[in-house]
Amino acid sequence: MGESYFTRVFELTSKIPAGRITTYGSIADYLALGSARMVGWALNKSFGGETFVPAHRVVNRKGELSGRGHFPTPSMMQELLEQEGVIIDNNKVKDFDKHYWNPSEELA
DNA sequence: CGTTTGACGGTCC
DNA sequence: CGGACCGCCAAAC
Repeated sequence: MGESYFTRVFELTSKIPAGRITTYGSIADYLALGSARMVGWALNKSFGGETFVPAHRVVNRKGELSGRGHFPTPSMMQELLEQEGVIIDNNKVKDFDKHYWNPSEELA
């Protein structure tokens, strides 16, 4: 079975610790996908999967919850993050660098 | 099969 | 600091 973009993105995203966040670009860079858009594209398919993928822990470079509109409910992404102790202010992650999780440093 | 569209990111102005 | 522009690559049209 060939590993697709989906599999790699799902596995890495699932390794993000609760209460931590990372960016599309960081994932794309770590997996050498060549484009951060591929990460969002793959995560969009994650909802149909059998395994839950914590896609809410992935935000854009500015710390904005740009993917909230793709969740079952727009408020779900923010609620999940707040449940994990991440403060959301105006659709943006507060203390972004404090919660940031870099796969290249902490996982590698 | 050419064009448009993204859950993005970096540069330029 | 923010808006305009381009590069990125796969899918949808």
